[in-house]
Amino acid sequence: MATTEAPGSTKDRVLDAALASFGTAGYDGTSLDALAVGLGIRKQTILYHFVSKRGLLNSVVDRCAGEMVSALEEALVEDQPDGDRVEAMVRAVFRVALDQPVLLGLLREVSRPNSPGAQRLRGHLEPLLARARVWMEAEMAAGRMRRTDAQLLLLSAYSTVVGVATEIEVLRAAGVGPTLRPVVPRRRALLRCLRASVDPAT
Amino acid sequence: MATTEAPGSTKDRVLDAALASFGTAGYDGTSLDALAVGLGIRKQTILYHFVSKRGLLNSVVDRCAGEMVSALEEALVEDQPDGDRVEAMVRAVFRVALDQPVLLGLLREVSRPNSPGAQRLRGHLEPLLARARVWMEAEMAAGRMRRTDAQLLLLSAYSTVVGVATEIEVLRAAGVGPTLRPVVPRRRALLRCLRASVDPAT
DNA sequence: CAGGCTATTTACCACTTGGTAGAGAAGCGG
DNA sequence: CCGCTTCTCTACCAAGTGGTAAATAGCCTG
Repeated sequence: MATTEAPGSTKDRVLDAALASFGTAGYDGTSLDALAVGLGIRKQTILYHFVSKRGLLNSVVDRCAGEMVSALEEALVEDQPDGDRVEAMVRAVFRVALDQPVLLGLLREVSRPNSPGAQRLRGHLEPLLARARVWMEAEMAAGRMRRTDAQLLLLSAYSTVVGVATEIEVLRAAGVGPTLRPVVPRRRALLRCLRASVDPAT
Repeated sequence: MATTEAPGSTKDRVLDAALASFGTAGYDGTSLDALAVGLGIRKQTILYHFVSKRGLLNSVVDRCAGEMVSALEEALVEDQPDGDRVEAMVRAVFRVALDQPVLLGLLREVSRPNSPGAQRLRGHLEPLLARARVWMEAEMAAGRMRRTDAQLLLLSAYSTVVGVATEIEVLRAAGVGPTLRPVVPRRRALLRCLRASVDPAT
């Protein structure tokens, strides 16, 4: 019954390596052979566990989306009922971005339209988005948030947050330094921007 | 001496098709055979003009970066000396995004770290960034802009603008409609955010 | 007409891709 | 010991990859 795999198992090691490769080299740029060689196993072992390359991608997406969603939900639960939910969400995304940057690479790869696994990712994120939408509409009705198209604003916020968080990875690649220094002002600027977008005044 | 090719020529048609394919399917997801079949020519014709697949990518990046850079420079020149340069730039990017959305797909594909053509793109954008940096530092010295790390702010603004503009494409793919309706508020929100980031007050 | 130049073709190649078939091997309950 | 399941392996394969070599045709110039 245990769907979770013991960390360190072959299946789990494959998932880790696949996440890294999909996130950096992309789906098409990843070959099962190279993946297997990197793990010191045979390609057919990978196919035994995941049936096909596409199946491997799906498993990776499932696991990552699960982590992401639970991180976000956790952030929302921890927060006091009248705390700033937006800030909590943004902080959660940035924390994930710093902890496992590869995950953002996958997100970037898989959130391209027409990408394999794009709709699977959407399937995972959809309920979260729906919840956020109803919450926003309630806030608007209560006058605590400016009236706008909730769906549109959400997509905008999503892409902005992910874009900014992803760029941390770009900066790291450019050698700007793996320090956290640039991250904090970035997050602050982003939060200010988001708040300005929903401020009932103005 | 004419480096520019007559539009409609084989070479130019290949460039168009390659841009579309690289932007949507990615570099690895594009095969020269498929490209050639789509154009009704033989793959070797492509290789004749561009030597290698990588050469084709380079040519595509060169052409697109050229368009992008000249669009931006044009926007800056047109603008009155005391006009809002930031707004002019953002408007230019959005115009390009609406006119040829495929270009953003390529930008997204090629701006991934470790991507082939990433450093080539950087090579094209570098002088523009340098100019912007010195301008910003002058503005800061004159007190018209808040003091921050110019390089960092620029990268942030770049990724945000491109990210938001790119998302227009995602929205289109999601069937939100090719109308311009959602674009205007998006651009306005983005501009407000950018202005807040550089406002000397606060 | 000869001769070169450009553009496009056909034919082919070495290599890699994802995927299939089947054989061992290890553990385990009877 | 047997049979069963789970896992990993060796051996292959058909299709596709980017790329090379060489032939062909058109075109302009001398």
